[in-house]
Amino acid sequence: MNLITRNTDYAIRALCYIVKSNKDIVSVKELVEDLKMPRPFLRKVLQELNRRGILRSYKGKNGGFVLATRPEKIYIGKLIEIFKGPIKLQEHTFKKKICPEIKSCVLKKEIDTMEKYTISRLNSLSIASLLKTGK
Amino acid sequence: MNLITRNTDYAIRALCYIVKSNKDIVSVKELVEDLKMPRPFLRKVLQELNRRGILRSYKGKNGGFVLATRPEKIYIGKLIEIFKGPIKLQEHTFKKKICPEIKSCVLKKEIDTMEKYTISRLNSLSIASLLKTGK
DNA sequence: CATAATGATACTGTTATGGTATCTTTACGA
DNA sequence: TCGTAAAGATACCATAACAGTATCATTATG
Repeated sequence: MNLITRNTDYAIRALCYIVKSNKDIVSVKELVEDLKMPRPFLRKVLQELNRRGILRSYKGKNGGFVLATRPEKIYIGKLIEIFKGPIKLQEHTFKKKICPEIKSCVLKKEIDTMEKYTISRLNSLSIASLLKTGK
Repeated sequence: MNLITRNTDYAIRALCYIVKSNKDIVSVKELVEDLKMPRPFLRKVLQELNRRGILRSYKGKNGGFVLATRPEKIYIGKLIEIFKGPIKLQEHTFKKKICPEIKSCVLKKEIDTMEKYTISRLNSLSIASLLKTGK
């Protein structure tokens, strides 16, 4: 099981890189060279971050990406949600009416608790906080 | 993402059923009729529980399954592990040396924390405790 | 010894994930 | 003004995990 898939992972690395670079604009070319990610895949990821308002893109020669949101406001939980949808530790198991039983109550509640805990932690962890402690 | 997959889900339901039934021995036939699960799939699940020492099987006519472990000692974490391997919230992302960076430290640690929390809760939740509160 | 049970195992369909390929659009700058 | 270097959009492909099926072998009971 994976909270952080490749999409999200690449997004996080790219965002960290852009923050640290202190440049006006960062191109995919530069990111690929320095972070060693598959170019077409990374492009898809960045395009999505653009659509979602995390990055802002500039087309044309010398184009590239800049942050559209302050790094303190980009939460890991949000990034996961962008690439995988709402964070869940249980998908369908309890929805289908296979389980109108004792079990459902207790187990479902338990997992809900874990899920809430996980979500709340991921939603308070930002790109900025990843970079801060690293120094 | 799913902590509890079908395997595990069926296993939990079947185990609860067996405990509640108070019978000497419970056959797949009975389980399938009462719990409405796909028969061949459930059989695989039960065979695995037998191999792992959770159930004990009896072959031949009037055969079936009985608990081989007390319900207080059958933990949900264990069942998940049987069907999915060790519980993880992060698989490979950090292992591959793509990330010898600042980020790895903080994010990895954070997810480790969530993972440990989840594992510890799942490992203290037993079949018996699922049934208890239901009453 | 027929039959009703489990054991073992190989196969199949679907979906999520990770990734590629290609064509279009845009804007800088010589 | 036009070539070129960037991003946008989209369609496609490969693999693995998950969910489930199908079949045949083995075993114990009545």
